[in-house]
Amino acid sequence: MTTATVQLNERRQSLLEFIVGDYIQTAVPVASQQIAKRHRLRVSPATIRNDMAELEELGYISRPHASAGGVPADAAYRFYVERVAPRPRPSRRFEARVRSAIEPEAGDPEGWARGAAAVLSDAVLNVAIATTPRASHARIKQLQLVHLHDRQALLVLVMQEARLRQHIVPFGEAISQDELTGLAVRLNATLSGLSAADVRRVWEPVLGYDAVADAVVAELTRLLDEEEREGLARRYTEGLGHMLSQPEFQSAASAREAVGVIEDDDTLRSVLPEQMSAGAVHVIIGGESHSQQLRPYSVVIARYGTPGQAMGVIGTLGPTRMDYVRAISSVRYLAGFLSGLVAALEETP
Amino acid sequence: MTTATVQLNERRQSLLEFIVGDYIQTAVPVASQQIAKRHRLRVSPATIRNDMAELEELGYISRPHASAGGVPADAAYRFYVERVAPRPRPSRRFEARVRSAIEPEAGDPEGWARGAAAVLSDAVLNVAIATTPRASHARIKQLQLVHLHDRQALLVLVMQEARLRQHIVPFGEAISQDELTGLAVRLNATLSGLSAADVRRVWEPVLGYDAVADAVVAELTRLLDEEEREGLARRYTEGLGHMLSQPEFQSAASAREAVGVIEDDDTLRSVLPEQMSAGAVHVIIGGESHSQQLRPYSVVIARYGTPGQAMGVIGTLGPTRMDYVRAISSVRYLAGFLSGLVAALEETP
DNA sequence: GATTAGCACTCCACGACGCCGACTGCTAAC
DNA sequence: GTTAGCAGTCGGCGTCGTGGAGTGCTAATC
Repeated sequence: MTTATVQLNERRQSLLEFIVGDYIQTAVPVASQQIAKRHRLRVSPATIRNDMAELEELGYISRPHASAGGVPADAAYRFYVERVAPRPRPSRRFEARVRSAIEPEAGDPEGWARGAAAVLSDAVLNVAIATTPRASHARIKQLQLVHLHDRQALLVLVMQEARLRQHIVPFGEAISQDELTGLAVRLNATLSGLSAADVRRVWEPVLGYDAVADAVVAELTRLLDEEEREGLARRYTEGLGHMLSQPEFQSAASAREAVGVIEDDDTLRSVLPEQMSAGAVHVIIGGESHSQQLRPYSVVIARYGTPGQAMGVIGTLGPTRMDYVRAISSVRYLAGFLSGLVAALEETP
Repeated sequence: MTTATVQLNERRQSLLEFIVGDYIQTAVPVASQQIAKRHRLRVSPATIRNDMAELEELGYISRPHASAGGVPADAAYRFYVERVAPRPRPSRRFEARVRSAIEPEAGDPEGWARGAAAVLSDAVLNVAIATTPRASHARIKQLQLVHLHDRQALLVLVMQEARLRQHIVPFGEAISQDELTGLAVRLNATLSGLSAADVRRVWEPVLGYDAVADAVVAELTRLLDEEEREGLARRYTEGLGHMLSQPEFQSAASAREAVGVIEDDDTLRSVLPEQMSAGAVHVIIGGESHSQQLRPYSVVIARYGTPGQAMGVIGTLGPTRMDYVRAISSVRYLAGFLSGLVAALEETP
């Protein structure tokens, strides 16, 4: 039972829903007469005005100026989201579009997030953000050493869920591809399946015997550490143009501000709830994020992947006046779809 | 000898240079009195007006309205770029910033382009674009096969210049990591150093004997083909916020349009001169690109890498009123710097 | 012939003004 | 609790007028 359902009788609740819904559609402060007409209410505009005064009193709506219609406040969007949340599935067309956008890239896990961001931003007409899955406890799956020149090799590290990293490793001595291949085989045999901490423990006794192997292992553990630590993995952001076409960005100043928010890694990272549960779609409305910069924006976001193993993030960012119904169902569906793709990577025992 | 040096006497040439320079700095139509004052000219504003009338006649400047100062046309920027082009080096500070931005990522070739784009966009206060190097004739350096589950493996392909690609390969039959490793060793032995065409030729005789190997080779050639074909490889774009802070984007419409240009792959690709020579910095001013969309913008761009092998692109895009001196020297320096990094990857014979 | 002072004219930017229309809040009646 | 009626508020918008920056032209000067 939310605050709103306690504070408001049924008529006022549906009135509030109408106000939010209309405002989301039109971006214009909604007036009492408009509501009465559009929704064929059986009460007069005067009654609606009385109710709206009450809604304003309680902080659900505010007015741009004294004789203007009502615009929803954060609390109203929160109420709206909770009231319409149960609506489950996106349209068939959207589902089809997801498949046709991502399936061509099915073979390349790097392409999944990019495809998902593109199709999501087209659906919600706002910015979409997706990251590739990142492992909370990164483990080596396999490594490879490629000879670049005599004193330098490329280390390619494959982690679970097909995550790939590469790094150049310089050596103090000359070394051939054959030697590198041999070393890779030995390292794969002993280190496969291990985490950074495991590797350090296993390697400690033999440290110092082989400078080349030591260099590779040092780089290896660094990459694993990095994988666990970094907040957002490779991130794909799409649809800035869509978002800037929304009426809230008619002024150049607000558009510039929006670009700043998108370009700044930190603001985005700050909205990611640390304990974001898998599967659930999280909706952060305006000031709820406690970030001054994000005040005018809402974020609808979900994690995807295999819990405990590798998780990525898919979501959308837009003005608080966004189509929450569509955003929530789209994000939910996409998170499920991506989770399915990731699961198909898992080894079947 | 350019058209301008034929058409204009020396005084008018330096007048044109002043007009362009001032306009680049102030973004305000430049008036005859302003020029006289700012550059301490020994002629009166009236004389300057006469000269400016001539410049307008010849199409070097235009006027927003009848009684306004002069605004440089594309031809004036072209003249300006050729007149100031010899100026060679960026500031020491810029060079230092390049080093400190890219060196931490020295080990990860993927990071070079990203770092270069970031530092360039900060320097020119416009959008910067950089791509990772792409091979015009892609060759296998080494490949790796990682067991995902019984009927599915991840193919990791390393090409020259440490370019990496990955793709999932499904099989009709179950197969173990050991078998995959063995296959990878055999394939590396026979296919290393080959191009897509080479692989097809070498593989043709044994096609059909081993379904698993065939699947891997098919995917391999597809990846190599893709690498050669795709116009821009992975692209990093930075600094949209910087660019939108320029006065030409005060109106929301122009800002939105700019975002559209940046987000659209095709417009950008269209300005890349097909036969862009390595090393040289190319300046495409406004309408010179023959793309209607790009009319208000200029692009300063260069290729980097090792000619004949793998080449990437680094450049900046901004309003035609951009600081060409800084843009050209920055792009030139960065292209050289990146080429050095790529060259260090080469095998020393 | 090139340069310059003088001057009338053009045009933008900006603020003031006023009006229209949409909408509210209030009061009193139902 | 609901509704009609009405006075009052305020934004949006077009008009007007003014100040000032800057030009183009003409005629005088070097």
